[in-house]
This record gives sequence, structure tokens and C-alpha cells, in this order.
Amino acid sequence: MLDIKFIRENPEVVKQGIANKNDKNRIDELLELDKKRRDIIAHADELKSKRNSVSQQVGQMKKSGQDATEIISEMKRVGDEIADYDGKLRTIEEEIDTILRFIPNLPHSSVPVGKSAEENVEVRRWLPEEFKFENDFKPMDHVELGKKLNILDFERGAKISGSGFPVYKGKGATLERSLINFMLDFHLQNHNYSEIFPPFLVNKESLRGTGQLPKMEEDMYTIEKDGLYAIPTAEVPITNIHRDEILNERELPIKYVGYSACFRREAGSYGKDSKGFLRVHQFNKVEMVKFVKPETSYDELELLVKDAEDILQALNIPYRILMLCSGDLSFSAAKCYDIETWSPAENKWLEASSCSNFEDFQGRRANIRFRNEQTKKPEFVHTLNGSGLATSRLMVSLLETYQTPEGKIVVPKVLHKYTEFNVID
RNA sequence: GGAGAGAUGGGUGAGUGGCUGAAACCAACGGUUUGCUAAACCGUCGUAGGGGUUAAACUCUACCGCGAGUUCGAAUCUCGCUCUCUCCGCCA
Repeated sequence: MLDIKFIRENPEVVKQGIANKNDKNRIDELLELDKKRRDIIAHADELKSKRNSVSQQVGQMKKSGQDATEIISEMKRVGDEIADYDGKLRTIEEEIDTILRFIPNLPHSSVPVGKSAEENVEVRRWLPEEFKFENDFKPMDHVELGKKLNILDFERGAKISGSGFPVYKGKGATLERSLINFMLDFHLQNHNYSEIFPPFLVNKESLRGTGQLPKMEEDMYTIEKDGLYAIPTAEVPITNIHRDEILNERELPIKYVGYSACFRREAGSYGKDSKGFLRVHQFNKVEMVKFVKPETSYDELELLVKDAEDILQALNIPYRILMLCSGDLSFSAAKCYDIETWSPAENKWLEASSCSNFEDFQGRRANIRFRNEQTKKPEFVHTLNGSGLATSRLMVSLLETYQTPEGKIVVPKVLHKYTEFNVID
């Protein structure tokens, strides 16, 4: 959520930022409501002030035995008038809130302006030693490999739950679990995060806090009876850990890492890149979340990307970093880097991680603040998060790049102590 | 699922209709004292929204879990909800 004061004072900046995000703006309408709101408050507060002082008089009159009937009936009228203003105010504030919650975060000045994913900018790439984009043999894709080695079962997953709910079997299941543990341990040991194991179902307020609601309602699985939603990412529960809190400045930055299953309806995206793991309704992800002081958030973003990259380098998997252009940024993000890993069989890059700085957008929505030691005043924290990483797309790259000409999978060295086997055949 | 108790500022906790934005204590912060540390003493110390100001000062309003209601006036009375704790039942 943007600051209404900022919008009031910089309407053109806000409009431009929204336009760069390919969103439509209702800023003029918003500012009109804002003006109305302040008028009503001024009137209502004046009446309330009057009521307060007169009511006190009534008390004193009664105590001294004087008759206050006339004042009381007048105050009753004032009370009705106040109720009237308060009613109007509530309506207007709801309207303002609705508009405000649909306004996206503004892109940071370093973000290239662009319409769509085509205009994202490749920042750098990292390739293992002796890596070649051309294989000496025709690589199998992950679905074939999964079937041949009996480690993935998409058909049975579809039987149990529906398409997009993969079943991992045997060494495939062990490999998945090992990957998750490896990534968690790596961040804990090398990057100084503390671990969170969050709830996978959350309430509405949490989703509003991180910005999935109201806009992404259709993309979420719901459990209506209890008013709960299946999390699309661990970002939601982990960021909301500190909702409605004022943190101590000295605690910052707070860095959490946590595993969760992630659930996405992916409404309307059937048919596109939907083979096997490329688009699923349930996948596993290790997520990093940071709460930081505003002035450090862009440095923290670079470090966050680095933390995710370290995992891929340890696994020796080729990847590249993209800086998203304004039009491809998510609703809540001010700046975002995607990490894409290479798939030899698809012959293309696959998004395996997304690292974003939300600045104070989530902080304001979720009311997460810290007390500035200089000014003694609470300020909104900046929040960041990044996948470190999502296993499904990563698994595609891993299986495909580690396959041998005979169709076996060599397990990456760093995973051996977790899997306790070195080859899948 | 059943029965009961509770929810007040960073913490403990007082407060049952007007003198309470809220006692007291603790913590924190500033200061005095002091070889050092400690102690003692003095002071400051909630959040949000209007108005005001270059910025402050200042001023008004709201907030005692959340939402309605009663009243001239609600932390305090009524109703609904949520959460926490204790006991019973069920259960991984």
C-alpha cells in the first residue's frame, strides 16, 4: 500500500509509476475522496469536541442539583449529527481503502521501464566449468527421466488430486527432501538466517498484509468453512510473523528462512508451459524473508540474490539473473531479480527464484514497524523476500543437466550426505 | 465438541458510568551525584488521524481484544464475535 500523503503530494509521480507497471490508475478519484474525508473529519471532530466539553458540564450540573434537561436534549441532537458524519466517514474510508489496496507498488528508479517479460534485462549469468549449451547426446526431458527411473509420477498425482499435483517416488522423493534440507542448512550455516517452519494455511488478514489479497483472490485455494487460504508461498506466513508489531531497531535486519509447500491455482494458465513440473499446483520452496531498515534495503536485495546464487553454484547448475522491467514486476514489488536455471531438454531458461524488495509497501499494509532510535518514532520496515529456491523448476534443471547418456542421474556432490546414494538408475 | 476464567500502554497490573489517555511498579531514555561499577535522586516516556507550522511549538479527535448497542457522557453497562488459559471428551 502506498502512503496516501505521498499520493496527495506527488500525484503525477504515482500516476507515472502505475502506468509503467501497466496498471490503470484511479488517483484523481482517490484524491477527491481524500479531500471529502478530511472535510468530514474536521466537521465531526468539532462537534465531538463540543459534546465532550458540554457533557462534562452536565455532570457538574447534576452534581450540584441543577436542571440539565435542555442541554441534554440539545446534545442528543448533536450526537445524532455526529453519528451521521461518522457513518459517511466510514463509507468514504472504505472506498478509499478499496482503491488504495488495488494500487500497485511503484517501480524503483533503477528498474528499466518496459511492457512485458521480453524487456527484462539479463544482468549476469553463471555457468559451471566446461559447461556447454550443446549436449553430445540428445537429453531426455524431466518427465521422461522421471518415468524411466520411476521417481516421478504425474499420472497418479492427477488421479489422487488432479493435474499439477506431482507424486515423488523412491529416490525421487529422497532427492526432493534432500534438496530442501540442503538448501535450508546452507542458508542457516552460511548466510545467517534463522529457521521458521510456518503454517501452510493462513487467514485473510495475512494475505492482505503481503498483498496477495484483494487482487489475487482467484489464484488461491480456499478453505471456506474456516475462512482459510492455502499459502501460495511461505512469504505470506513468514512476513506476517511481525504483523502489527513495532520491532526494536537493534534487531534489524531480521532474516528468516523457511520451507513450505506452495499452492497455486494458476487459474487461466492451462496449456502454456504446463508439462510436468513446469507449472504445478503444489510445489516445494525454501523462502528467505528479510525485515530491514529502509536505507539498507537495496543493498539487502543484492545480498539476497547472492544467497540464492550460492545454492546454485554449490549445486553446479547454470543460471542467469534477470532484472525485471517495470511491466513484469509483481503487484507489491518495487524491484525484482529473477533467477533462471538452464533446462537442456526444453532448451531454455526456467524461473527458479524471484528476489524482491517491497520497500515499505508490505510494511504499511501489514503494519510492521521499527522504532527509530534517533527520532524515537515508529517507521515502517522494508521487507524483502526471495526463493532460495523453488524445488520443482530447479529439479527440472537438476535432473536434465545431471543425466548421463545412458539416462542415469548423477547426484550432485553436495547432496550426497543427504541422499546417501550417488546415482539414480 | 462441553464447562469455566480472562483479554488494559514495551512488561506486570489498578481501575464498575463524568475528576482516566488511563494509578503504581518494572523496563527504556536524558540528567544530577560518583575513583570505577552499582545505588540513590530528578525528569522524559503509547499509537493513529485532522488542523497548524518551512520545520517545530501548539491544538482537536479517536483508540483499554474486535464489532454493534444503551447514554448528554462508556475502559467501566448490554449483545455478538475472536483469541488465550484451565478442566472434561475426542484425536495425529
